[in-house]
Amino acid sequence: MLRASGVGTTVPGKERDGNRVVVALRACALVSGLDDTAVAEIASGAATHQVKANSHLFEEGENCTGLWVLTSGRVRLLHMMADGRQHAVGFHAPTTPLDLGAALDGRPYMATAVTLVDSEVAFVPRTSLVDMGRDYPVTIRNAIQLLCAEVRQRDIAAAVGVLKDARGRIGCTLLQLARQFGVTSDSAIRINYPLTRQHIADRSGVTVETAIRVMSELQQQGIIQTDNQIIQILDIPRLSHALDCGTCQLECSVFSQRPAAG
DNA sequence: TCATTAACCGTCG
DNA sequence: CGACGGTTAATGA
Repeated sequence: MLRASGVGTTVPGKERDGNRVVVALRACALVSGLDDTAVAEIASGAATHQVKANSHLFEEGENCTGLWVLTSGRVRLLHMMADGRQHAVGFHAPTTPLDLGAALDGRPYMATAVTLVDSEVAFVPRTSLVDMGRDYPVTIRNAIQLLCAEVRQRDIAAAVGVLKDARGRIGCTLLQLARQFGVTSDSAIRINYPLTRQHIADRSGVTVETAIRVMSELQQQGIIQTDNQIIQILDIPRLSHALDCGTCQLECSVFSQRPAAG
C-alpha cells in the first residue's frame, strides 16, 4: 500500500532544526509540566516530518515503534471494516499524540492514521518514551490523563453508536465536533475542521446519502450551514432539542475541548 | 471530486 | 403497514 509514501522530508532532531522539534513537542499535553530542558532532551531522539494531505502515517495492525504527535494540520483515525467501508474513530488537531495506547504498550496500532490536509508530525521512538517515563514521572501522569480521556470518549461513542438512530448519531457527531473544534463566530459555532459529507458519514456509521439527507434537513431548518466543507451550527439549542438531548443520559461533555479541571 | 436528489427496496417494529 | 436507511443512478458544481 501507500505505507509511509507521502511522508516527506525528515528533519533530524539534533541539527539546527532541533528547536523546531522542541517547539512542536512542547505544546503536547504529554510533556506538560516539563521545562524546556527536559522537552529538549526528549526531542533529541525525535524527528519531524512534513506530510501531504491524505498520507497514511501508520496502518491498523502494523507494528508500533514509537509515538506520532500531530504538530500541524489535521488527522483522522480509522478502522477498516470487512465490507471495505471505514469507520472514523476520531478527528485530531495539533498537538495530539496519535494512538498513544499503541505507543505505550508497543503492540500494533489500533487504527490507521490519515492526514486530511498537508501536515507536520513528530515521531518519538519508543526508547525515548521509555526514558521519558523513567526520568520524568509527571509524563506518566499526563499519559494516564490522556488515555482516560480517550477511554471515556470511546465509551460514549460506542453507546451512541448502539443506542441512537442515524439522525441521532449524525447529530451527536456534529455536537461532538463542535465541542472539540468549535470556535464561536457571531452567535454561531464554526467547526474549524474541513469535513466532507463522507467524513461525517464515516464517523456516524451511515452512508453519505443518509448524512446528506439528514444534514440537508438541518440546513433547511436553519440549524446548520455549510460553506466549503466548514460546518457552522447556527442554533445549538435547536439542534440539541432535535436530538432529545434533554432526555439523553450520555455524558457527552467528555468531548469538550478543554478537559474538566483537575 | 464532492454534493445533491430521487426512486426503489428490504428490514423491522 | 409505514418509518427508516441502504442502494443505485443521474446530475450539477
